[in-house]
Amino acid sequence: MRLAELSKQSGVSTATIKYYLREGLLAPGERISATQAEYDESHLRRLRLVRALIQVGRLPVATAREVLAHVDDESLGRTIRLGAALWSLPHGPEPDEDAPETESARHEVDRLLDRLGWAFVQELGSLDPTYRSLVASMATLIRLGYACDIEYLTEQARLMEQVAVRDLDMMESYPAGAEQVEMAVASVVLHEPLLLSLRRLAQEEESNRRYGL
Amino acid sequence: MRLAELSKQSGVSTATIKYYLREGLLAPGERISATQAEYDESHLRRLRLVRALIQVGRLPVATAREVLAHVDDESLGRTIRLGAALWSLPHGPEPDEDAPETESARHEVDRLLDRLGWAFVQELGSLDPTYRSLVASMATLIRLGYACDIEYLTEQARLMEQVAVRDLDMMESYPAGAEQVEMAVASVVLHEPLLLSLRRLAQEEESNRRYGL
DNA sequence: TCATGTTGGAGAGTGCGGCTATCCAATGAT
DNA sequence: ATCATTGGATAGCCGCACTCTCCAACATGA
Repeated sequence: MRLAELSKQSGVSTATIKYYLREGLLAPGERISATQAEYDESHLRRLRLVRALIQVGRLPVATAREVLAHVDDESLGRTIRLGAALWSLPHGPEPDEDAPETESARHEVDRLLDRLGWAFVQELGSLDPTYRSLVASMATLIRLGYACDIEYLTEQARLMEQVAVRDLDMMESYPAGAEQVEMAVASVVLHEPLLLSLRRLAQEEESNRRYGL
Repeated sequence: MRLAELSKQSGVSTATIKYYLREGLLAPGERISATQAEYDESHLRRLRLVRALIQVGRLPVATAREVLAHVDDESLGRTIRLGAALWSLPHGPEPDEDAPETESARHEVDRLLDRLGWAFVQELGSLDPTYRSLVASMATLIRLGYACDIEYLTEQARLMEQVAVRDLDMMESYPAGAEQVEMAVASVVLHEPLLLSLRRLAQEEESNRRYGL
């Protein structure tokens, strides 16, 4: 199919597709002649993933490119490739080293990881962007006076651990291949809004149960 | 304290504070004279909350104003006020009614709610923005061919239900008052990045456990 | 064959959101 | 008396995600 057809199938305007091509989010089509290129199903699938990452996952275009580059990197094994892709996913703001709360937040997080027994993450420490963004979130809560106690955090973390176990089970149930890494990325990024929606719905339901309308 | 002092205490530039005042995110200070106003602790606390909502919670300024207006609305009872505030929080993109996947996504979500026994949410249906954004997320996953089975969804939802129960427990443990509604908003919005960070850390930990480095 | 429309490519332009800079008259500090 | 500071208003800036315009090379129907 040519550009116009790709646009029709995906519901993305040709101008935007050209933009994605320029930005390297989408591989160029196979050149048929000096001024024409042919696209196939793989382009359509990739285009839909790009849209999902950007619109649902709210990734900046530059970040999406980075993530997709890791997904496509055939030189790496499945696990590493997945790790690399997830590593480059966006994280909240970085901790503000100048703020006095950051130190106590870091301490709190370390204490939490210790309780949880998450030795691998603990070892990575500040190298892990996820760890840093967790510290930043904690610091903000402390600064606002909404610091949550460690019991609550531990319980929530245990629940998220169970969520993660099911995530990985699901990934394993898919056949290996390029699509599996895509699947994994989709699972991490696209399930986030889904999980948050479920949390809010559960809050509404529970709130109604406790306090009525 | 005056504007410059408020700026120093909060780490927010005076220009930005003026901007928030203009946008109605922050109540004007008490007028001391024709050209001066006095701010107090409550302004500082509110300013920090505003920053948190915008920077950590990534709320657009207009949405933050709406949420804060509900928080401040003294004419409503605690539960309603909280509900109204949460209702105006941002949600993912709206479902695309033209797309054929939306219908099956809605069906899937309804089946899920039925299994979960979330009657209150089920009754609200499409009126609830959270419900609509859940449908939109599901539709995207279906369209990408990453539809997840209902067993997996049910399990994840049950876990989020436990998260929500602990959220409400925590809110109850705070003393009632204006701060409690702020607390609730903060809990919903600011704990979201925290929970997602915990999920990713748990995924890293579990992934290392299963596949090694 | 030739008129008409389509294609891929490239650069400039657009709209929006969140600030930021400039200016001003009134004021407060010394 | 002087001079920086204040609150307030307006206009400008920046980054980002597109979107528009133009162009020469092609494809295609009459």
